[in-house]
Amino acid sequence: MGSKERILKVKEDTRMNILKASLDILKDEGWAALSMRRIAEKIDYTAPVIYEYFSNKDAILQELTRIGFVKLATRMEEARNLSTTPEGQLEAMWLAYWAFAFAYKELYQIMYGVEMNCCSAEKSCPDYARPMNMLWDKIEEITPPERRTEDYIDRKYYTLWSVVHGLISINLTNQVNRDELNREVLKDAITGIINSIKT
Amino acid sequence: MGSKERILKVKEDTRMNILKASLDILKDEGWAALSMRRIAEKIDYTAPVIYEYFSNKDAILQELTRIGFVKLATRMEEARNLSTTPEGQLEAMWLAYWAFAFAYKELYQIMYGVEMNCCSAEKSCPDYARPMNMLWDKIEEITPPERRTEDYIDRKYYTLWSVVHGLISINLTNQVNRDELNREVLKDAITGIINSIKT
DNA sequence: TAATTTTGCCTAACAGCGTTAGATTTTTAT
DNA sequence: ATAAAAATCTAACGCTGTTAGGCAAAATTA
Repeated sequence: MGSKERILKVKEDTRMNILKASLDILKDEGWAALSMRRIAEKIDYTAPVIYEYFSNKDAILQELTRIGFVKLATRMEEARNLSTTPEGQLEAMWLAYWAFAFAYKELYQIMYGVEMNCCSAEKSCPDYARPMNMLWDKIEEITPPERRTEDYIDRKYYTLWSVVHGLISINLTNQVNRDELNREVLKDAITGIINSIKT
Repeated sequence: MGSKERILKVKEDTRMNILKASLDILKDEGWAALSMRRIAEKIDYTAPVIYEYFSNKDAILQELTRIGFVKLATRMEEARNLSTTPEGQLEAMWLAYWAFAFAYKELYQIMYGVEMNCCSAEKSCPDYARPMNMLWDKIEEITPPERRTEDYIDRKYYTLWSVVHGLISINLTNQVNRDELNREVLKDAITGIINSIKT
């Protein structure tokens, strides 16, 4: 029979296989190819089996979204830990954000609705807020105490987020890649706003 | 029988009806509801009739995209004509861009891939480039001659576009609307970059 | 006017989708 | 070995975009 734990582990493995297969299909064959039957085929099952692990297709995308946010937060954390100054850390986190978007293009798309209307995603999940919180806190840290209000930090955070996310969206949507232009705009925006915060 | 022109006009009317019905469905019932059969129902025909006017569903979305770009350019032009200084004109065009995105949310989504992966469209259509060209030219106009290079203008244009489009995307995706925050971020970014261009 | 062609529009169908119900096989427990 | 439980399948429903073929009204020709 195998101990209960062993059985549970096998089920957990299948769950992960479903997620991995889904992501592989997205990467290799695009959004249109992601169907329950295709996923099933990839894990050598028939489609109804998937419903024992996820209540529907949307739930798969939602879980991928969650995984994306966790991974993004991890990347940002790693990047942050390589710098010592708060300013360097903030910049490093944004660059990690940028790098993540292109390394996990498909995840970024569902996470932030680029060319894809993912699910009925929800605020409830605390994982979703982590990247934002990390950035927000760091901005707070480098803001001089005399103007350290919630509104001020919000404004700076949204400005940075907008320009970075906007640039990413444009790049993901119009496949034209103008690498040096991107780098310039990105660096300019990040350092520009960081300076505007400190001075 | 009716003259040939009259017949052509009727056909053209039906074509417009299809487009209008599609947009109405999008506005009233959302993306998931936009099906060929639903469109047909709305114009009192059956689905196959639509294929006499558009080669497929994608072609309908492509035409809506084109219409969106034309309308956006018109709005921006009108806004521009209300200002006299180049700086005022540039700002007015961006504000018109912003207003358009929310007035025609569904069109903006297909035009720029916000939560929706429209069609295979692209470059060929000159209408698509008009809004960008208008903004680009105006930035060129206010750039001091000594640094008026293509690269410089590109950089400024992409920075502005990114922050505005990013802010719009975020607002359209996370239905939370923080109006005053938006206004502040938007104004700050636009005037900030305009100033950075001029000085 | 009568016959013929063209047009406009429909019904029916195909393959694929997400999803569910029910039967069937495989595994486990007695 | 037998009964209970779990795992998995097949078949189906109603939806999708799209195509083929037919029917009836209109336009054209004789």
